[in-house]
Amino acid sequence: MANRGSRTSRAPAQKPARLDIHAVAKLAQVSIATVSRTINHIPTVNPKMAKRVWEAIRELNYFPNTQARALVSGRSHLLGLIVSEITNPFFPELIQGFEDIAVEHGYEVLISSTNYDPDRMSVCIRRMLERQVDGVAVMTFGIEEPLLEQFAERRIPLVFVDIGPERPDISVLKIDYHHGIRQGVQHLAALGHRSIAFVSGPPRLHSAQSRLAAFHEAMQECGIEETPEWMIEGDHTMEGGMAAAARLLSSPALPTAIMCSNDMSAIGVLHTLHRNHCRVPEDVSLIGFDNIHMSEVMIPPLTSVQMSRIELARAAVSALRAHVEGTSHQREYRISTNLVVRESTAFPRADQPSPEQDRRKGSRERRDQPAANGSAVRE
Amino acid sequence: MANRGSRTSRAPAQKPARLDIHAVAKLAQVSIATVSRTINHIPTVNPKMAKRVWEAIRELNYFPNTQARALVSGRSHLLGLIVSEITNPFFPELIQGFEDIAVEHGYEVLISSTNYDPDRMSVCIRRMLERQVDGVAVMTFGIEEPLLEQFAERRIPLVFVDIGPERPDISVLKIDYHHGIRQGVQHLAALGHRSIAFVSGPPRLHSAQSRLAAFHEAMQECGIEETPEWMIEGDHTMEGGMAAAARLLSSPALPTAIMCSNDMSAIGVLHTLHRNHCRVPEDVSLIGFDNIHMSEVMIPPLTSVQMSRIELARAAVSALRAHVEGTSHQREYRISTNLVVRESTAFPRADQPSPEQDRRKGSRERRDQPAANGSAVRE
DNA sequence: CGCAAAATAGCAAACGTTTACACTCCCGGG
DNA sequence: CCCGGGAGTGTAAACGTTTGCTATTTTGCG
Repeated sequence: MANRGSRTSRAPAQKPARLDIHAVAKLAQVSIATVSRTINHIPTVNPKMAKRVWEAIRELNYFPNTQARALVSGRSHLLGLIVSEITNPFFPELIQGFEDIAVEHGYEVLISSTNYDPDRMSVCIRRMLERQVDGVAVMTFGIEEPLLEQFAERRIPLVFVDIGPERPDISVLKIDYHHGIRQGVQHLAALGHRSIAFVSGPPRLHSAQSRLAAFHEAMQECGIEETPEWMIEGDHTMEGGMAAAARLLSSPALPTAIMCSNDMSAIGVLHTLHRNHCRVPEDVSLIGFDNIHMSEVMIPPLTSVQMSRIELARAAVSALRAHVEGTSHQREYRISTNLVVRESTAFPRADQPSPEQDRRKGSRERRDQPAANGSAVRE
Repeated sequence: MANRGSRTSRAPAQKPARLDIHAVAKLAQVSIATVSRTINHIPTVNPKMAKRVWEAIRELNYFPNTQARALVSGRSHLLGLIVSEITNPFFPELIQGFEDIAVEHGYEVLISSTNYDPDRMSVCIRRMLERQVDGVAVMTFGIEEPLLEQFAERRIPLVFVDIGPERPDISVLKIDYHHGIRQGVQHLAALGHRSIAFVSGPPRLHSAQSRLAAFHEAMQECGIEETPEWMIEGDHTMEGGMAAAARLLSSPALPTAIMCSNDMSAIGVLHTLHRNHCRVPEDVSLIGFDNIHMSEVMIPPLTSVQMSRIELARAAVSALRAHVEGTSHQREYRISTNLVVRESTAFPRADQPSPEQDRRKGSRERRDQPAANGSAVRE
């Protein structure tokens, strides 16, 4: 290894003269240590030499080998991101945000989707471990115990959504479902709706449970009675939404408004209503959740509760960085949700049976919609 | 380095006893070379020892450090995937497919989206070079010359879509736009449409140009005259589609069918038509391109030309692997497109002025739709 | 039984960095 | 004049693998 310096020099154009730190050192007439220090902006290097080094780097178009760097420093600057499905329209924006923010801080991202398959999950954990990720964000919205152990064993920082175990290396992103859903219910109440149905998500998902709970609370706060046959279990798919709408249509009385646990369900509901000549929002108002891109493209554009994917991404990266770089010990982050009012909500039909109508606010004929309390957005 | 073996043994629980190849070697009572060979399934290792090694690996729950592996072998088993925007609904499915297939063959994927920003593009190239990717798939549908050089200089295999330079390390995925678009035009022609508009994409995109060209050809093949004021330039966004529809609505005569260069444009068109009480498909038939998930969720579900993202992903990974592993020298791959018939296409209105109607096929009242020639799918 | 060759294990040198430590200046104070 | 020390550079040892080469054992055959 002592003759490394001479290797490139003696070579009669035989070896292709790798573009490594030695090449730079040679051109700049310094040692590799100085090159390394220059690159890492260590303050003890003489500005004159630093200049020579940077020139050499420019001239050779050199850049350091991350693998080698990671090997010796023990930090890969790789973050894992596990989602349930990339093709679920909820995720791309989240991924984009996560990636942008990670790159901004010098990290690279390994993405993986489990498709709700435990086998895929374990493969994906394995992959991340092999690549020595510095931390992992688990955005599957349903906790997976077995994996947890594997990462925890190796003390790899984790971030979960909604709930997660109490551990020093684990942070949790708490989403405030309640705020947005209350805004939605208030919005409907303000419009005069008193018969509100809810299409929930699959009970195995924490996020779905939390949304349902938030709906219960919000209804209570607004003093609206829930009707059991209007509480329908969906599965967060369009088909689930269609089935839910079909059940509602076959129930003795139709609600004047339907709130859904996510946008795909709402889109399914919209379809079935449309097929049955039930107009939105003239006959029934409809609110979704997630505010996926698709919902603003529907006819009519859907009123939906937005949860900021960017905010979620930002919090996830921050949490991971805090652990990796030891800059903070915050273990919980709050993410807010907000109603976005579009065109799928309006006054209930005058001829609809709505119990205990309080007609405090002027005529039913105005099609203007009052916004909910708080900071709901009108588009 | 000679005392490496004793390091872990003498340590009085001081050092955390890393989980490296030496630990395995020690437990299995063999040298690290044997462990390495066992892991890599090199046939010269004695089955008896291999068994011991595997047991040790199991017991310790060991797995190799990819960084170190990559460093010495010179192959990172990392593939780059550059797309224009992750949030564009066209891409997630492509990404998912690419990832799945890459992982299947032992590769990891680095994803990056340029958002059409040259700066982001150069950052992203830099990232990939630093991580020593083994190959890169460039799925931006618009070639970027400067980047090419950077990769080519380092002889990193590339895959482009539609067009790319003639180089030994570069493959091209040729999409057969013509087939699907011809199916679309034939489908419309068979329904009796003779007045067909086309909303094209931004001319800077090769893919948009190719689609337009394919439309010209298909129209000629079907013997339908194009009407200049019905050839409208869009930009592959919903807003572009809306503007295009507005222009069509203000033109002296409305076409009976509109074909769009992509689905987002079609969705924009659908919106504007709907606002102007122009029904799809009763008043105007509509065909999109790409068959994004969104299009089947619209009201009505959109007839669209499908280009298989999975097929594209598979071809891209194959092409890259062929270069990296030297298994093949194929430099061109063909991807097919196919019409998917849904509910946005139907017979033209009887009272619509359609020149040279040949009313060969029965009554206008039947709302059944003939499929196009070839292998169009009916959903 | 002897010897060559085949089979198989191990040693040690890479791979391209970072970084502890040693070393060389040079300057100022005693 | 000598010496302590600060500033800056260089040397070499890691990091955890793969792999060429050598050493050893086993096998086959005359």
